[in-house]
Formats: sequence, structure tokens, C-alpha cells
Amino acid sequence: MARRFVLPQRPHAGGEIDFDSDLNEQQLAVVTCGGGPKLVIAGAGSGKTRTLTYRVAYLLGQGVPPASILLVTFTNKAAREMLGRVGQLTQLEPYRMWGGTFHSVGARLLRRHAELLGYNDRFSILDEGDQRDLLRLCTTDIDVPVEQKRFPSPRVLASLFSLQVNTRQPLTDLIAERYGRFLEWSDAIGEIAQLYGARKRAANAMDYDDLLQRWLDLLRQHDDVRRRYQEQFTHILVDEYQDTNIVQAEIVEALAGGEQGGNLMVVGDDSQSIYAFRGANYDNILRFPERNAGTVVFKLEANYRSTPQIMAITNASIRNNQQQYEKTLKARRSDGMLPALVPCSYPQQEAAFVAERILQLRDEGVDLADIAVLYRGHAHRLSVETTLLRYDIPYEVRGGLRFFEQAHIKDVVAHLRVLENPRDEVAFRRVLLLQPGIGNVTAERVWQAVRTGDDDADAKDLVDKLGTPHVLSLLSAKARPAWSSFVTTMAEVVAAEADPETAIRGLLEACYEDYAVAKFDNSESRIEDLQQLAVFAAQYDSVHALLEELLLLGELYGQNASGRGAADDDEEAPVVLSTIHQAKGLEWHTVFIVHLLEGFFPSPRALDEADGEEEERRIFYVAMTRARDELYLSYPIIRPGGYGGAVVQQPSRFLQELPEELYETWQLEEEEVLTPSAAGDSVTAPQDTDFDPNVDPVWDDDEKLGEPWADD
DNA sequence: TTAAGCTTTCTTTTT
DNA sequence: GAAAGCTTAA
Repeated sequence: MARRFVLPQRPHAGGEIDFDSDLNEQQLAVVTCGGGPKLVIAGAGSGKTRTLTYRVAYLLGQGVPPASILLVTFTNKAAREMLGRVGQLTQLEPYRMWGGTFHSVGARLLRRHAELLGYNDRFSILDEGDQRDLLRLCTTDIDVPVEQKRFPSPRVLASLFSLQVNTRQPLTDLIAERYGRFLEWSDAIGEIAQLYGARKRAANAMDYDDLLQRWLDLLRQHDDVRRRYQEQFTHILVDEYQDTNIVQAEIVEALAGGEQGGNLMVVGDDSQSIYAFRGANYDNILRFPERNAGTVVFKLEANYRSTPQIMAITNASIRNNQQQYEKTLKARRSDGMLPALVPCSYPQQEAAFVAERILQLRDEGVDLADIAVLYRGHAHRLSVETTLLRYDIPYEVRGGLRFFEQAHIKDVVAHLRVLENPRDEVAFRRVLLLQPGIGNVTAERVWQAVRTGDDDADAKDLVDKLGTPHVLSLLSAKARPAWSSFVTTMAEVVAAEADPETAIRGLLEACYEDYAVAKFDNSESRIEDLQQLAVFAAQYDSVHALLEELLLLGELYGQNASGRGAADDDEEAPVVLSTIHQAKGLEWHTVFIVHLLEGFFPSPRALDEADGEEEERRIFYVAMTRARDELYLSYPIIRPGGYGGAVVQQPSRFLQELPEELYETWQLEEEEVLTPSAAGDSVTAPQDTDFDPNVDPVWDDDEKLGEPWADD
């Protein structure tokens, strides 16, 4: 009815970009290339992000409309940063471009077309915790003979079903391969898979894997939809392609397969593929040219990040892998110090070394925020964390429990989810179980009484039902007193509708604060978190937008995870503690990699998998290539064993295979002091030793330790 | 039927 | 060395 008036986006004057001087030859070739499938093998530190950014800017400059460009990245943060940068370069508003992770773009498209697949546009997204909750219900529903052997836990089931989607392997094969002991349960597991799928649908809910698989279904089953997006996305760029799985590859190939299609550019580094455990398929990048006829392969081989010394050691390490694209990274920086190999006696000493060296670096003028401590698994972070705390060095932990995954956050958010999607069984049960006097049995009854398959049902209907005499009759005497105030609260939240902040504050005051005090011993900090959540929610003008942010876009982590309230303004920006996986794509002046022990890194469980060792070596490679100037590889020779006894460990095989001339061994000596002195010079200057990583540096002893080494 | 208390099971990495 | 899961008491 209204007249359409199109406001074209035009580059402003001054938006001129000097491609020639901003990029090297290889980068420029990628940025300015023509149509057709493109594979860009981009070594670590080769300016991959820069190249992608300029490519997008270039396309816009060529007159490609922003809405025709789809940029898929590994994290949403990366997408935001890249598009923001494109915006700066081109003076165009970046919001018209499509950018994000596969999951977030998938969710966006699926909401548009949900009805075609039997969902509605307010479908819930189930995270892992929700997935497990639902799987538990499914397991209870099929009657497994209890007296027999153990049945796989929801966790195991979730990982099986996820791999089933992401790797396309038959369930029985997966069970046989990874959980042989559960083979006898294959039939029951298959049954649960069915049940789980049906229950997700009934709940109008998708888990992370559905966001990919349903997206592919959408493209495959609905030609008109597929054509529409093939026409829209004339340029598809995918970053970190080495970490995509089969479903993701098929999605982009389907999208790029249109008539003018084929403008698919994937960028990645096969040496940095570290997500096979969750179904990422190395073949995607290795065999991209086979799958996409006419592929032109580019290589970015100039490394601007690291010193030649660091590059020498990283290259030497990755050379031990068989499967990879041939490439030669060339150093562009001037010489720096040799990477340091630091054998330590025990974890506390290792942590002390890290802390002392950090203090020295700070004195030398290195920003704390430009220093990272990386480890293979979260468990390794503890000794470093406590030590940094003692040294009063501010730090920030990346990863671990995400903000949203903490119980108290999920509890409160579950209320909002019910309002958004009244069919969300998982969220509704969670809310019910918070009420006093209600356990599993009553929750089930109430759910059966109020559940609806009605597509258009809204939250108000649901809340109205909660107040009916019928529902009331299901409750035990214990549950009744609190019930009416619960129903009132929910009704108020419904009334607050579009305003997530008000809804959250209302919930807190009406009931959750009391609940938290009773339930958690650290209720204060949890309530504080929730206040933070309310503040955070204020930026969103709908519950819907808030939920999407929390579940998909969130790079939001727990407040309590940082050392000294790192966010405060006049505080120094903190040192970063992170798993290697979380460190992907980042870089620091100095990187410490700790706990490089055989038995930890490579992870023994990974070694069970085919090609497990190569993947672990790539993880090690990713870790080392994060460093620009200084790299410290350390390990404690004694680690506290799982059950009490300390165990002497070998250094990681990844250290043992490194040529000696590529690093320098630092021998730690403990200063002899009688008083517990403040941080001093207890870290010695580097010394030459003839250390051989095959031999324990301090003790020639390979047995279990009966006696503690204690401090001598 | 709930909820507390006790036992058991793991810990690789995450959108 | 914690969280989930099961048992048992109320």
C-alpha cells in the first residue's frame, strides 16, 4: 500500500581505500579476484582477517549490495569486528550485511521460514544443559530394565546424537566407535533419539545441531526458498573453514549453487583445524577443490605476527603432521628471543614462574592485557589462577562456564523462555521445579494439564491455566501457599511483555531472590549477577532479542571469573587465562603455554581417535602461533595425581620432538630465603644448560612418589 | 512426593 | 576435587 522508496547505500567521498599499499601481493590477489569458488589457505598470522575485511570492502566498492554478502565466521564477535572494520573502510553502514556464525545466521533464517518446517517463529533454542534435561526425561520415559547394566547418561546421549547429525555416521557405528560398552543398548538409544526428536518438535525447540540441519533441510526441501537466497547471497565468505562440518559445508554449497552462484570463498588453515571432536571435518578444506569444480586456490604465506624464532619452532612442530597442504610461511619480522622451555618441579613452581615473569614483563613495559597464559584443559588453570591472585596480578579467565550456563541465570531466563514460547517443556519444568513443594512428579502432572500443541497459544493462555482449580488440585498441600504468588508473578511478567529488564527485576523481587538465598551459599554474588543481567537486558527492547543474544551471540562470561573486578575503569587491563581453543584467532605479545605434560597434552582421550595425535599437535600449533614476541613452554615434572599420590610425568611428546637449537632451556632455581619474601628476583636469568627433555631435569626418577618433594 | 544426604562418576576442547 | 545421580528418611 505504502509507496516504496529505496535509499541506496553509496560510498561517501573519502571512502577511498588504497588496496595496493594496504595489502601484499598475495592478499591483493585474493581481495580483487573474480567469481567462482575460491579456497584461501591462510597460514597463522598471515593477515587473514585483514584480507577478508578488504575483500568485503572491495566487493562493496564494486557495487555489490551489502545485503548480498554473507560473511560466516567462527564467533559472532569476529563477525561484528570484521563488519565494523568494513564499515570504517567503506563508510557504509555494515548492518545491512549478513554476518555471524553458522548457528546465528541459521537461527535468523529459520525464524523467517519456521512454518515451512513445522515450527513457529518463536521456537526456543536449547543449549547443552536443556538438551540434557530433555534427554533425561526421554530416558525415564522408555522403560529400560533397571536391574541390568548402566544406561548411558544424558551427556553421552547428547554427544552421540550431536555427532550423528554432524558427521552423518549411523548411530550404531558411533556407539561402537566411541562407547563400545553401550553397544547392547543400541536399540534403546535409537528409540530415545526418536523420542528426543519428537519432543523437541512438540516443544517448538531446536538444539544447536538443529539450527544447522534444519537450515539445510530448508534449502533442500524448498526450492523457492533456496533460490531466493541463492539470488540474494551472490557472495558468500566463510572464515575458519577448517573447523566446519559436513552439514555446514553442504549449507554453503547449496547457497552458492545458484545460477550466478559459485561465488563462494572459504578461508582457513588446515594446520589450525582443532574441532574434529565435535564433528568438524578436515576433509572440507582438504577436498574443497574436488567438491567445487573450478576452484582457484590462494595461499597467504607471509607472517606478520611472530618473530622468526617463534615461527621456526611452530613450523618445526607442525612438520610432524602428515596430512596438510604444502605451504611455507615466511617471516616478515625481525629477530627476537628464542622461545623458552621451562621445566618446573611442580605446578605451584610453574605458576610462580609465570607470575614472576609477568611482573618482569610489566616492568619492561608490556601491557598485562598483551600477555596470555594458555592451557589444554580448564583443570590446568587452577594453579596459575591462585598464584596470580596471590601476586595480585589482575587476570581474566576466558571460557569455562558461560554466563548463561550458570544455574541461577538459567533459572531466571527460563521464565522468559516460557513467555516467548509456551510450548517449551524444558523451560517450563525448570520454572516449576523452583517452586517449593513441587518435584518431578507434580511438575509432570502440571505440565500434562497445561501443555498445548496449539501453534498460536501465547503465554497469557498458559498463565491463565495455571490459576485454574484443576491445576490447583494437582498440588500437594505444601505447594499451595506459594503457588498463587507464583501465578501472580508470572502474570505480571506477561504484562511486562516487551520489556525484559522489568520482567527480570520483577522476577527477582517477587520470588527468585528468596529462592537464591535459600538454595545457594553464595547467593549474594548470584543475585548480583542477576542484577547485572537486568542491566544487560535493558539494551534489548524485546525478550526475544535478549534470548537470542544470550543463547547464540553471547560472548558473555561470568563476572566472578575475573581476578580483581577487572572491568573497573582505573584497573589495569588484565592478563588473559584461556584454553587454547578459546584463544583461536587471537594474539599476544607474550604467550605462556603451561602444563605441557605427557598424559595431559596430547589428551589421552584424543589419542584414542583416528588422527587424534595430529589434531592435538595442531592444537599445540595454534597455541604457539598466538605469540608475537615471546613464547614460554613450561611443564611441572610432578603433578598431583588423580587420587592423592603425586606422579612424575614426562614432558609432552610435542616438546620432545622439537629440535634443541630452536629453543632455550630456562633452569629455575629457588632463591633461598628464610622469610616469605615479597616477589623478588627468584626467577633466574636464562642459562645455558644441556637439558634434554627426555630426561627429568631435576630428578632421575620415574616412579610414583611416595614422599612429597616439599620445599627443600 | 520431596528433599536432603550420600555415593558415584568423571573431566577435552565449544557454537 | 566437583557436580550429577541415587538412596533413604521424613
